[in-house]
Amino acid sequence: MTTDPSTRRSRILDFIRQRIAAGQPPSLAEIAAASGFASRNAAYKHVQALAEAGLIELAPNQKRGIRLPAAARADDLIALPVLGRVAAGAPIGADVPLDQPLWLDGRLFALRPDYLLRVQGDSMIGDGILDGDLVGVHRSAEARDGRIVVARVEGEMTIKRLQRLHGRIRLLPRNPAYAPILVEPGQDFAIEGLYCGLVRRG
Amino acid sequence: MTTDPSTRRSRILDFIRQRIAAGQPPSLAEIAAASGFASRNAAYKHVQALAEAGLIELAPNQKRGIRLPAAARADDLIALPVLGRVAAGAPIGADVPLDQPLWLDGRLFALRPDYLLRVQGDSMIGDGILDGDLVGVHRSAEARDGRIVVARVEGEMTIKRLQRLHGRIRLLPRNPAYAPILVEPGQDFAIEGLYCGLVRRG
DNA sequence: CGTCATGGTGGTCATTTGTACACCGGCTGG
DNA sequence: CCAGCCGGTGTACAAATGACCACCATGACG
Repeated sequence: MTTDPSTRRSRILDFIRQRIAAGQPPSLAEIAAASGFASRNAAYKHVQALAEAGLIELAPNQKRGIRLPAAARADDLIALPVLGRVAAGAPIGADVPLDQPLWLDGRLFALRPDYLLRVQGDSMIGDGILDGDLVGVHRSAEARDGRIVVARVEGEMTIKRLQRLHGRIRLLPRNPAYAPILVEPGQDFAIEGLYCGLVRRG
Repeated sequence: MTTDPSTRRSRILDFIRQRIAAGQPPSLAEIAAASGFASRNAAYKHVQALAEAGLIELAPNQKRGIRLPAAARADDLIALPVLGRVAAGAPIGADVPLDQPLWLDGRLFALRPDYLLRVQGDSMIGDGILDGDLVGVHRSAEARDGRIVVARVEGEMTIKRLQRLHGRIRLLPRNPAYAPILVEPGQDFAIEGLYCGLVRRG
């Protein structure tokens, strides 16, 4: 045969997946054009074969009716804005454009985060949270004892482990080089959110 | 003020977003049905208004031609199979995803991972890699000195820092409680892939 | 060689669906 | 009270597109 069919068919699958991820399933005409076919029917037959194999699902008579089977579908995506240094600051853009949200699988987190925050400093290395990590933060003004929280103290944003004792609040770093922060009554203090996971680029 | 746009119109926006995330933009008829309209034209006008406001983008004359603007689009999604406990000797190449794949934003990683691997043990806590973390792994049999790699030694999968010296290879843990692994010549050894980041649920 | 499966071309048909026009009822402002 | 806008209904038209049919080229196989 002139060309390897299996390679071509999987390339068509890749094309379909990419287009769906980009927001819209392709039509047969687009598949044909992308594959170099002159007629939509060639694409049609490939698509039928892919559906037969269970690699895609078809909505009959529906325009752009190609869907991915549930197992391969991204049905729990959440878009998270990436916040840089909150207080005074130069945005941290370099790697991920800050204006664009980052998409993550919602199943990744037990508690659904509202935004991602870039960690500054190494005060939490004892919990494996390093400088530059992106932590998922769920907005909340309440937190139980022992939780890792993002808090604002005197206008400074920090991520620390929360400790409540005798009605007082302490913020514990997880690095022996840092001292716990004791929140004085009347001091500017607020819990901004709860830590719910992190992502790190190697 | 053009009347309160937040109620019905934003519900339509949410509907559109949800459908796109599910794999296929809705048609006007579907929007009308979901919104309780009797005629597609009501949906049409709302969609036009949303496009006017820049909240969505329309591909003219194209069926299901609603797209999200680039800033809100998940255009670099990758589906990663999650490999769990790797039994001794089982090659990673023939991956059987234990679960559904996890979708992550490709921009998260400098090096595109091929799969996620659940970390066992605490031998890398010095690099902030904890037990239970999911590390992104890019398949590769080569690695430069100093990189964190996933390697197979005598059938055991480990994640360690690679050190090359005098033509020999050492695998360095990042935990003083563990000793470096010196790879003997003739020993079963292979680099499975390169560490390229991690995700952790808090 | 004859037959069949595979993979592609071209064209036709019917449905879906974007686009457009006419119109209506309620609300608001002058 | 009337003009005009807004949001919705109904209808109509045409483009996009899925579904299907007839047919051809090529290679594998008995």
